[in-house]
Amino acid sequence: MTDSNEIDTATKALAHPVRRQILAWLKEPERWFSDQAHPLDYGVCAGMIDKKTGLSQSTTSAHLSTLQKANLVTTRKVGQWVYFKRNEETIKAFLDALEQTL
Amino acid sequence: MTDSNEIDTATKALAHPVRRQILAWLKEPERWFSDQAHPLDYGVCAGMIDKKTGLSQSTTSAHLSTLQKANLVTTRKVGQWVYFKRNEETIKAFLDALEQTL
DNA sequence: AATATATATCGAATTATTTGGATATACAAG
DNA sequence: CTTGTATATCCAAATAATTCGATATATATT
Repeated sequence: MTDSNEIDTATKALAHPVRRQILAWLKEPERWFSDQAHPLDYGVCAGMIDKKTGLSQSTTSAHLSTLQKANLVTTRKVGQWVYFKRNEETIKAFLDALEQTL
Repeated sequence: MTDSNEIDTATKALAHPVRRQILAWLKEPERWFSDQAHPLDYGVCAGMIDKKTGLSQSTTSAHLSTLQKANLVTTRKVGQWVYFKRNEETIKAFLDALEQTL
């Protein structure tokens, strides 16, 4: 995350309130997604996030894709579900890099 | 900078490489703008920044305006010149807020 | 195999951002 | 008061981002 290109991708990913909101929700999955049928250890599945954003399934999927391309979240596919988790390592590295370069 | 709207404005302002570059240059004015005719204590005047970005005067002016609207820089007008400085207070507050909310 | 569910991708419309040329404004100097 | 310089604003064109419906893909169930 010291690379200029990674920082660019991450800052762009964070430049949308819905994507920042998603990251904030993923900070406390048990608080925001307690109604998930699957264990939260896996992460939060895409459909649960769709429901919360109020946006269409395809739009939310695009936002999640943007977050993943920026490495701000990790995904894990189990059966037909895709679980999302914050990538704390990258998030921290990004915040550190921003503090440095900014 | 605890307000959600301010964070939105700031993240959008940082979502462009040229604007991040300008903020980085302003961190070390004596290093990057040693050829400025006016004292650097005032800040760095817009024209010096134009020259460095390689973009047109009007485009650079728009970028500087975006940074100012986000309160990431302060300006001071002296004669016909406008001097820009980093707003360290807001930058720090933003980084802190980002660390909190993100 | 047929059906149902979860997610991703495609295509097109809408909106936002970036860009530069031209012009306006403000100030300084002659 | 005219001319020159610095910066901002206006305008239009180009590019990028957002959004959604429709469809594709993958998996699960019957």
